[in-house]
Amino acid sequence: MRALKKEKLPKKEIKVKIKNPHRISLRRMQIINGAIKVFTEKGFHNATVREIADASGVTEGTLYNYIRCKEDIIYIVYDHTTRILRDEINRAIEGIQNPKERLKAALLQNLHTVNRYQDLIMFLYRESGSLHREDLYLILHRETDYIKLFERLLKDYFKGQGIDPVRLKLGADLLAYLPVIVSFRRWSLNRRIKSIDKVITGIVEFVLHGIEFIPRG
Amino acid sequence: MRALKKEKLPKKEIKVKIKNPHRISLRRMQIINGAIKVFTEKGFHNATVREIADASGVTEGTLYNYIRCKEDIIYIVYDHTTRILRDEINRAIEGIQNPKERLKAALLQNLHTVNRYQDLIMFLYRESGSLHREDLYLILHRETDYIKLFERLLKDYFKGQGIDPVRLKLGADLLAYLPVIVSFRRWSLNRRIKSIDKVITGIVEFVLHGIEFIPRG
Amino acid sequence: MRALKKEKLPKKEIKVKIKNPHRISLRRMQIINGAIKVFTEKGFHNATVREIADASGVTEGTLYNYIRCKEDIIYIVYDHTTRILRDEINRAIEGIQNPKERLKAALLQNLHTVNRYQDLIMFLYRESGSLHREDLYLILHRETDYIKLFERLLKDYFKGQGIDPVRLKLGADLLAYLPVIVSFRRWSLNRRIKSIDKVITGIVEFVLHGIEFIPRG
Amino acid sequence: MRALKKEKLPKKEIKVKIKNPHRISLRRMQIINGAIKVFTEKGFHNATVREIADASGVTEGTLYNYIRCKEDIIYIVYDHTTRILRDEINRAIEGIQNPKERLKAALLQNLHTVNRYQDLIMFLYRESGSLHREDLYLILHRETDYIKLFERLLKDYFKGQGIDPVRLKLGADLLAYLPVIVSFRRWSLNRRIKSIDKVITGIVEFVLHGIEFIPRG
DNA sequence: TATGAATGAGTCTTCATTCAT
DNA sequence: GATGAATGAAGACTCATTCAT
Repeated sequence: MRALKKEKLPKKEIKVKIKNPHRISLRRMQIINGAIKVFTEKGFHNATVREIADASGVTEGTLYNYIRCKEDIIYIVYDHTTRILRDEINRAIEGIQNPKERLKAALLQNLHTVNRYQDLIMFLYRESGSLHREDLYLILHRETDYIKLFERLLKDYFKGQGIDPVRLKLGADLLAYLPVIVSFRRWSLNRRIKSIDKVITGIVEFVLHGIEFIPRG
Repeated sequence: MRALKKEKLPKKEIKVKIKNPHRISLRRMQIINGAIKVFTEKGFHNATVREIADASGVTEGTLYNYIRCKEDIIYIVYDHTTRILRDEINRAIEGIQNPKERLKAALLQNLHTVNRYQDLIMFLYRESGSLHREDLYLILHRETDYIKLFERLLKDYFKGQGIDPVRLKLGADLLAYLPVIVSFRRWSLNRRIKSIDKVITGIVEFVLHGIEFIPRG
Repeated sequence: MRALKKEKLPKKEIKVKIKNPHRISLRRMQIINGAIKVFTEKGFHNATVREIADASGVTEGTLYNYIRCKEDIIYIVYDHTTRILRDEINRAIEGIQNPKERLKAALLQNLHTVNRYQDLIMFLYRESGSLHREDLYLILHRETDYIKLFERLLKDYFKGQGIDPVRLKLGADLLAYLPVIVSFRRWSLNRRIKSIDKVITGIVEFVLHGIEFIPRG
Repeated sequence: MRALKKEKLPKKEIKVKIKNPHRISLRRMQIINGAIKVFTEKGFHNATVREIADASGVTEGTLYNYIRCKEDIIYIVYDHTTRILRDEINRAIEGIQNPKERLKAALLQNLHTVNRYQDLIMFLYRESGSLHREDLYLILHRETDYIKLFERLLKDYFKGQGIDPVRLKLGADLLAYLPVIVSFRRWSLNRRIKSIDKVITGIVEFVLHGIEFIPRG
């Protein structure tokens, strides 16, 4: 079974007047971390550039040396975060050979990631509309790659059985999306179930039952 | 099997200076419709009160005779929409006796509703943070009622079998939440699957397989 | 000693479309009383026409049948109140023959009036700038009459002694103005002296000593 | 006789984002001068922030870098002006040893100050209600200090004679307040007496006679 | 006459972005 | 490169006044 190759993710370059690329990535990292704090707490619109600068440990003026506008900030946050999420999944399954285990590992990782980064995930899902149109498409396309990963996992999972390709695609989308419930319905789940572990194991079971709709009758 | 009784939903009263209650509900309806157009297109923060007034066919001044602040507008939209969604489900299952049919009907209705009101549903999930805190709690509690409906449907569905109560609750949350994928992943689903009907029937099958995790081994 | 004759005070007529003059004065009285409540509490600018209407027991629409603009309201309040103040003084001295007693009676009445109507007096002194220019002049001229009353009282008080006419005029102004301290420095007087009676008797003594500057050396 | 020591006046700090304190006091001075022009002409409520900014030679945006709200502007005007008034009195009496001369000097200075800053004094007395409540208390307490200055002057004036402490306090209040007549009754005084010098010397005489009520019989 | 709904001009305030030092 | 002050466009909300019923 071949390893998922690490593809190059498409990325836009934000042109600024600073020359030193090393300094750029350093500062951008600061900004991303600061922005995440502020964005997850107040959302994109209620976060002021000043607050982001403060949280990043740079001045407003300096901030604007590394981005061109507020929307650039949300873009680099998206870029960074989706990269992280993808890497986490990849790391979780690398080395595992058994297709069933691989799928389960990916699913579990997905659930734990969503649980760990609840606020951030919620932010990603909520604020995509605040991205510049062209950035949104970039991110959406990248997400497609992410779903294709689940598609391959499912294909291997059902190797040998006949597979409905449409259902396979749908299944992949479901697998990628469903864990987000942990973030979006946190309030309800916390109130009604309390134990996050039971939620996670329950969802795994639900999914493993659910995907049995994929193989051809 | 008794019909789900139509419970009174908790609701806050927005006190305004207009006296004629009939006129209030008339104008509020205009405002809701206008606001939905603007909100779904640009989101809460990017929608100006003036735009909402225009889309509602009233002047800004008049608008403020029927609400007290911009946040009241999003509240009445939430109030109205969640009412609609609840009513649609109730209508879909009323008269159906067979528990399996009832559950399927509810699920299907849910999917079709989400599909029909894609933008609106997305808006509801995204912008809850723009509600005033007390309004948010009102809405969240109302949602709990909605999930309990699915809980009852599942209970009847598995009548006779042993049921794990935690899994039952989780299942209800999943049932209520999962269809939202149609709205949130629209771009991906459209691109990769195209036929919305296949998506909907696929999800139904996925769910019907999935909920089999609920009965006790 | 002749009694102070009751002169006709100059007054402007506010032209409205209501015909019945009896009804006009009735409603105007309502409005004056309502407006005084609101104005003394919040001042002219912070009082809304709606609040004044409510406090007056009429609707906004009706209010505008008896005045033409918000400034008309403050005018009728001024007109009414200055009339009252003048009448109170006149009543206080009528029947008193002895010039010294007359002056003391007027002064005491003035002090008690200011004390009783603290808020209203403060309002009158503060908000004259909110009157329409022409109304302000009307009120100022009327005030001149009021001061002339004190001038006559002082003249009688010093009858037989040589009087410096300039000092007489100044004395009259001082007599009319000084009691307002009870309203304007209420906070300080209350905190530092407490007993309003001691304040009043003290001021009377102060003034009786003070006016001795009037007679020619 | 020891000089009145220059006490530190209580003062609130208006927190703004500008860091350079020198620049803050510079700009605040501009704003105070601009605001005084506009406020004395139209009062607090009829002055728009834009007008104040224009009169101050800064833009609206810049203005809001140095204050947080419109009420802060009136506060800094009060703060500045009451400081000036206090300093003028202090300067007028410093170096004078004779108690009678000191009192007269203070009184005269007070009268000249009120005369010079007629509009400003009127503004201060009229618009205290537009201060935020906590600012108002700050100013009122500061005023108490001011009156205590007159209290000390009177005490020295009557040194050796028995003094009624209540009358002393009242006398101080009267001394501080009375000169304001020059501002409040300007119209009347101008029309009836014309010469401001006669008004001032007259008031001094009136007061010097008046305060003789203070010593115990 | 009385009512109360409709209107829109006007105001305070915020904040992303620019720019001089 | 870094700083932080200056800018002004934009937006929520108020309220005196009008007018149809």
